[in-house]
Amino acid sequence: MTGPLPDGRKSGGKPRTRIQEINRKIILDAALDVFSAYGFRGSTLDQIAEKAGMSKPNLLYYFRRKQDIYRAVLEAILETWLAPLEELDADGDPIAEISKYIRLKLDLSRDMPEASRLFANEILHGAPVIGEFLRGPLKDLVDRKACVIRGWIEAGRLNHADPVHLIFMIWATTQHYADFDVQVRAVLGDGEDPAPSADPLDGAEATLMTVFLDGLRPR
Amino acid sequence: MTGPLPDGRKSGGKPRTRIQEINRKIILDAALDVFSAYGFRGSTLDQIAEKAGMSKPNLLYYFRRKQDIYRAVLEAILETWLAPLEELDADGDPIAEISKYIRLKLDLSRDMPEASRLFANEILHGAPVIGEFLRGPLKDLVDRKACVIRGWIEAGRLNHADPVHLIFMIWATTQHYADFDVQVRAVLGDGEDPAPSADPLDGAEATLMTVFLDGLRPR
DNA sequence: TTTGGTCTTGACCATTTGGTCAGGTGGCCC
DNA sequence: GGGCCACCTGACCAAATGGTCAAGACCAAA
Repeated sequence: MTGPLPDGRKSGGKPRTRIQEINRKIILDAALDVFSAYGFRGSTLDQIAEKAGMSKPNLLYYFRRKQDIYRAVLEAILETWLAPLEELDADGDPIAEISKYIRLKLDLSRDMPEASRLFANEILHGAPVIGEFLRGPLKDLVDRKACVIRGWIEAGRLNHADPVHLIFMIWATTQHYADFDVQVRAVLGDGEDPAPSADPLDGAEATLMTVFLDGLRPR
Repeated sequence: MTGPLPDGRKSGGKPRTRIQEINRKIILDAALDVFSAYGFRGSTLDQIAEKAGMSKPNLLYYFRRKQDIYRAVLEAILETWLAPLEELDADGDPIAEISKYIRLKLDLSRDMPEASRLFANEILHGAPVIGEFLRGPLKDLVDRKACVIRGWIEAGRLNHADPVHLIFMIWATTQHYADFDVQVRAVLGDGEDPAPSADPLDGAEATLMTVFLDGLRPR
């Protein structure tokens, strides 16, 4: 529970066999689906085993404990999660950079909603597993990028707004479409009538851009 | 022994006694804390019973099933949740009305974070209990208020933006501070050094107002 | 004070579930 | 082909947990 441990394997462990590589991946994929749908406590090893197409004892051959699977799934998506913010470039045009960031985050919500929901669930319940990650690498990254944004503001290239809260706003609005997908679809009137309603995220992008860039007050 | 079932009482049920009134409230309060912290499946009747200061069989005297408690807690907060949007007044000034709505939603995040998290958790997992509510009363309310906003836009009093997605944006950004509280505090560097860091929501309000009303692009 | 229903609980039960184990199967290297 | 070790599983176990029950405590009305 202390070290970074990218996965179950300590630094001195043996290298993985071909079969291990394959089956670990299968398990993690199945576990992502199950954990994101039911949460940690709400998921059972049997569910994961069935989805992975193997017996429960075999699951536990690759991961000693349920928690190890959960942690491995979470850690597997952390890097993906940070990547878009990492790309924010101090030398680029502020408006273009932020627009691009919003677009990348929306793409994540569209392409990896399960991962987003798993992440949300973990934080919602106090981040018992990735708390250290939040206070460490995440905070560092945000601090760095906040400086970039602050630079743009001080150069008069962006309106005055707290950079960290701005990042929160972007996280919140983009992940909303993955995390609250059911509500979004319910309110938009998902799949009524003949027309198979378009992806909610199409309408989302235009609205986010308008509001984030120009606000609601008419010029 | 077919008890009077103090709980699921349809319209024809007996009125509640004084003790029932009191104990149901105690149970619902305790259950809100527990369910919001651990989710439905992650919470146990023993936890709720202990927090409520009574025995587990006594819990089940007031609520026949665990699910009944969960549902009752959820239903108890639904009305509170809709209230702020209900107040959006077509005859008011658009900017003032929306500012007020954002402020009210932030107040909810500040004052009832557990309720917000319970709600978020329910939706995150597909809204198995309140799905009907989302597709019914919630959609109706949003549709009504979207018309109000659309009216303001067509009158040139607001920038062009999809009203429903705008509402999503306000929900997302305001509830973020309750639902993702741990992350917010982690990134802001909660409680470091002597200064007991201020409530994150203070900084949030100013930023939300700036971005929602004026956007990021300098005028 | 009596009386009848309300309220409360210790003890108990059945099921679910995370995890173990002994033993079988099969791939890989010699 | 043979031996070794990784891989796999049916059967099993103990703990946790949702829920029941019978019996006692309490309260309020007459």
